Formats: sequence, structure tokens, C-alpha cells
Amino acid sequence: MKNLNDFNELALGSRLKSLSDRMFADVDALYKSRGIELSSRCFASLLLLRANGSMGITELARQLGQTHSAVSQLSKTMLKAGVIDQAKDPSDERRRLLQITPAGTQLLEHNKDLMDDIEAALRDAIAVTQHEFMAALNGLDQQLDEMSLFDRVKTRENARREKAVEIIDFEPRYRDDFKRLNVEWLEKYFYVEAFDNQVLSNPEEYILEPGGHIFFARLDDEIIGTSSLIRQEDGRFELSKMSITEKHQGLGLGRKLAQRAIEQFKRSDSPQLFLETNTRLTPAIRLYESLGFVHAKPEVESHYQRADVYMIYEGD
Amino acid sequence: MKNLNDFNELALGSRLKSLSDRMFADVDALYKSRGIELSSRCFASLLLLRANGSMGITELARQLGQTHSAVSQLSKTMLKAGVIDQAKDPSDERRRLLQITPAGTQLLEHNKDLMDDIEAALRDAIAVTQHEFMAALNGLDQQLDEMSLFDRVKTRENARREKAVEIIDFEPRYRDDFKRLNVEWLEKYFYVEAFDNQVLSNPEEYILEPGGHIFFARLDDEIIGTSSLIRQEDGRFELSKMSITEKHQGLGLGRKLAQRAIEQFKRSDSPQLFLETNTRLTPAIRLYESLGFVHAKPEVESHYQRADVYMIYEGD
DNA sequence: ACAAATTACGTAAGTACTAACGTAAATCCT
DNA sequence: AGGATTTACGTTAGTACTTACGTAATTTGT
Repeated sequence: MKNLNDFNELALGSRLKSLSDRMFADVDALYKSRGIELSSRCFASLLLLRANGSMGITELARQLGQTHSAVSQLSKTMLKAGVIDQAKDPSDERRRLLQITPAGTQLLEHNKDLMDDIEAALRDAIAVTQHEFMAALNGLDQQLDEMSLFDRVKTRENARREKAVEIIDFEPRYRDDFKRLNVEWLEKYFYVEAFDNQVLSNPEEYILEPGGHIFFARLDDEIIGTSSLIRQEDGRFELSKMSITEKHQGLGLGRKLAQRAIEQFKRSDSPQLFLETNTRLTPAIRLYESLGFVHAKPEVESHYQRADVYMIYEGD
Repeated sequence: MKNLNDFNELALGSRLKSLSDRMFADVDALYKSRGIELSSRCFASLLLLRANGSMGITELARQLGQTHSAVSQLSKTMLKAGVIDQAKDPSDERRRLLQITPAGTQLLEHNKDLMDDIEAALRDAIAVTQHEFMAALNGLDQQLDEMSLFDRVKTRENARREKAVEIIDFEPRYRDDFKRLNVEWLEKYFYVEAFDNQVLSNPEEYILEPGGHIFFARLDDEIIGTSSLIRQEDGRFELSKMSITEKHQGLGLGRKLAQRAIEQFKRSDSPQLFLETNTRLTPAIRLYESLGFVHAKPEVESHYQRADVYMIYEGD
């Protein structure tokens, strides 16, 4: 029969929870056997308050690794039990400073031996395992402080996806994806102009047949991004119709799609590569700048109202 | 500013809880970012069910380190989500066997990469700390399985107390304690007979002046146990009036108090040491046997109705 | 200097559990 | 065999939190 241990790090959360629940239950039972009504959860706060003098709710919450709401509620029980009292912070009227009362200090002192026993019992149980549990825990805590588990997994996910993404040329079966991606982008930042609809519905006629190119980013069997090179009548190329599904942004897909277009431009005999965009799209502009585009004055007026930035590719 | 880390093992429960909460929150967020509505808590159960086939509620609860109630409630959500189904155990009509559905298996398979990422991210975070967190956790888990934290602390508490207990001779200022302890014992097991009250209220007259002895067990400034040697008219000693406060039983105090009485008997010129007790008090009888007392027929009738066992000291 | 943003805290509602109790089926004990 | 005990599970009420939202005081940006 498999148990949680067999799932290694995957079930770590469940196992830590179960372990801490067991500890709290046992420590509560120990306090109760001494006739202490106060829950063991209060003791961590009391120890912090005794060590640090007076503390605000948020401050205490951060130390305990809980929300301020939890501490706010906890403080009520402790106030009622008379082990802490409160005072307004004179320099910040919002803050309620908590501090331990003589009764609270006495409670801690009176049960110092019990707390010593708990500490020693755990230290012993850990010692016989021949592993440095506390140091390992401190290390893990610190690692997750530096970068959360969420961010760590996202980084891995992105790395794995970026590796799995292929940049491919236009194929007729992806015609609908071409329109879908561009409309999604237009509706997010601007609105779909009349000319857009024409081009997006007939990419072969408007882009490929005049000598342009369409590229796709494909993840498994899903098309998640696109870019185009549109050939002008004077032979110049326009980098355009660049769009990446919201879900997969931040993977560096824009750079990949643009780089592929630049390569294509270089292989051609086209005299110039330019693009039009909008000042609002700062991340995109920064990307273009880093790829070797420089700002310039437009030579002819744009097909699109939204365009107010004009850039020319000058190479690296 | 001190934080929970500075309290070492004492605040371990709080720290583990906070760490597991963080993990659950992050993993939940990760699942949610994938559009999975099912809480991450369900996944541990699903993994166990997939690995082990069908399991009963209690069985699953034990593996998860939770109560059967928790699993019973959790199973409802999982049933409603369609990731598990249930069937009566044909060999035990009480048991409800849970098993994973194809939909559940598919959910796990479809998110295998995410689970791999979570596992790998944690493994990495642990690896850079240069500590073997998982091995240390397994070790601590196992230690606490072998003996609970509660029992460990109780053992320490008792050892510390036993060490701190002194066996002392009678002093007039402890006269009230002598009566209190004996009355407590009598009321618990029998009732206070008329002759008891006489003796207990006048220990000097009835016990010490005829050549007897009274011993006390003192913990700090508290008298927590007593025993007496009562000198008979024929010179024999009776081991009697043995009582230990309920709170401090199980510390081996009875043995200490009896041993002190035996020593005193040996130093005297008394021809015999005997005692009277009751068959109901098996732990006490076992103690007397281990100290060298043997069962015998009483030579004279007892002062007390409750006495139905008579023992004589024969040495080791 | 003053609106906007942030911070500190409280409250209400929801979640995930436990403790305590109850019921039904199985097992144990002569 | 049949009463006593144990085991498996469900339900209810309570606990310890969180999330979400609101208010008031403080800080920031220009």
C-alpha cells in the first residue's frame, strides 16, 4: 500500500500540515493537563511579544506567517484572557500596539519548564534521526522567501514551454488561428478597424501572394502566437500582425517570432524592414529596440489610425 | 527583532503550519491558473486512490493523517466533481469503498507535467540548502509515530519531577498535609472510617510517640505523598498510611516512600514488617511484591474493615 | 499642497478541518 | 448463540483560520 511518503516532495504540503496538526494537538493536550485554558496557538504570540516589546497586528502577523485578520481575532481571546493589553501608537493612530501583561509574563515563566520539556523532547526526537531537521527547515523557509513556490513552478513551466515551442510557416489549416490571435490582440488594446477584417480574413490574398510571410508559434498542437512580413509595393517589408495569446505571454515568444521575421527579411533582397506601433505598447517597443529597430519619421501615412510610432530595422 | 526561528523547536508547530499553508496556497493558485477548480487538497487523495485501487474512508484518513470526518466530507466534493465514485464493500456493508474514475485518472494524467514541475521545484529549493529535508522529515515522522510528542514530554516531566522529589521525615508544619493526602486516598477508594480520623488528626500521638515514623515526598515546597511506619505493641512495624496525590502518580513515588520505610525498619530492632491492604488495589500489591513482601495469613484482626490482604516483608 | 496610493486594521462570510455524538455492521467472548 | 465491544461511517456544531471588503490614517507623487 502506497502512502503519502511515496509521493516525495509532491505531497509535502499535506505531510507538513498533518505533522503540525499533530504537534498542536499534543501541545494543547499538554497545556490542558496543566490546567491552562489558553490555546497553544497563543503562546507563539506571547513569546514574540515578550521578546520584542510591543508590536502591531500586521507586524505580529508577518512574524507568525498568518494574515492580519487571524492575529486580529487571536488578539481578542488574548485580551479577554488578560495576557496582553493594547494601546494606540502615538505616532500612527491606525496601529494598535499589543504588549504582554505581567499576568502573561507570569504565565510564561510559570510554564517555562513545560516549554523547556517540549523543546527538549523535539530536539531529542530530531537528534536520533541523525538529520539536521531544523537547519533543513530554515533553509527551505529561506529559499521559499527568496522565490515563492508559485514563481518557481511558473519559471519551470515557462522554460519547458519555451523549449517546446516551434516557429513554423503559414499553413492553410491555421488560417482561422491567424485571425483569432489578431482579433484577440486588437480587441484587447484597440478595436478592429475595417481594413483589419479584410486582411485577417484573406491572409493569402493580402500577405502571401504579394510576396509576404506569415509565421506561427506552435505549442504541441496549439497555435499560440503569430507574426507577419508584409511586402509593400516599393519592395520594403513591414513587420506586422504580431500577437501572442494572453495565456502564453512572458515566454519570450514575441522575440522568437520577430527574430524569425528578421531572418526572413535578411535572406530576401528587400531594401528595408519597418514597423508601425503605438506609444501605449511600451513592452513591445522595448522589444523592437532591443532587436535593432530605431525610431524614425513615417514616410507615408499609415493604413491604421492606431499607429503613432514608426521604427526602422538597422541591424545589431 | 526576534522571530519564530529564534525559538527553535518550541515554535516548530507554528512554523510547519505556516509553511504548509504557503505551499497549499501556491499549489492552489497554480492549479487555478490552469483552470482546475478542484482544490489541491483533493489531489493527495486522488494520488493515493490511483496508486492503491479502492480504499475505505478510514483507511484513506489514516494515510492522509486526518480524521475520517474530514475525508468523509472531502469525498463529497470529489464525488460531485466526478473524479471518484463509490461502492459498498461486499464483505463489509459498513465500508464505502472509494475509487478513482476515468475522469479522475485523466485529470491526473493531464496535469502530470504540472505535478512534475511542483515536485522538481521543491526538490531544487531543497537541494540548494545542502540539507536532506525529506530524509529528516521522514525521520521525525517516524520518531513521533513510535512515541508521540505528548508521551515524550510527559516522560521528561516525570523524570524531572522524580529527580526533584525529596523524601523527608515528619515535621509539625506538614501535619495538615498528612491528613489531606490520606483523606484524599480514602475517599477515592473507600470511605473514612472512625479510627482513621483519630489517627490522621493526631499523628504525633498515634504514630510518632509509640516509636513510629512518618515520611513525606516533597516536590519544591509541596507535599505530594506520604507513608508511615506504625509500631505495634509487640514491637512489629506496620507499613501504612501510604498515599500519593493523584496528579503525581506514576512517578515511582510509592516505591520511594516504601523503600524509605523499609530502610528505617532495617535500621531498627523491630522483629517484623507487615502491611494490610485490599485486593482491589492491584498496582499497590504488585509494588509490595516487587519490594519483597509476601502474602500471609493475618495474625490478629485488622483495625480496618477495608483490609483483606495481609503481607509480610521477607527482604530481597 | 492635495489627490492618489498605500498601509493598518476590523468585520463578515466562507473553508477546511476537528470533536463529539449517533447508528449500523462486524467481531469478540465466553 | 447472543450480549458486549469494536469498527466504519455520517452528521452537527464548533474552531481556526482565509478571502474579500470597508474605513481611517499615513505616505507618495507631482
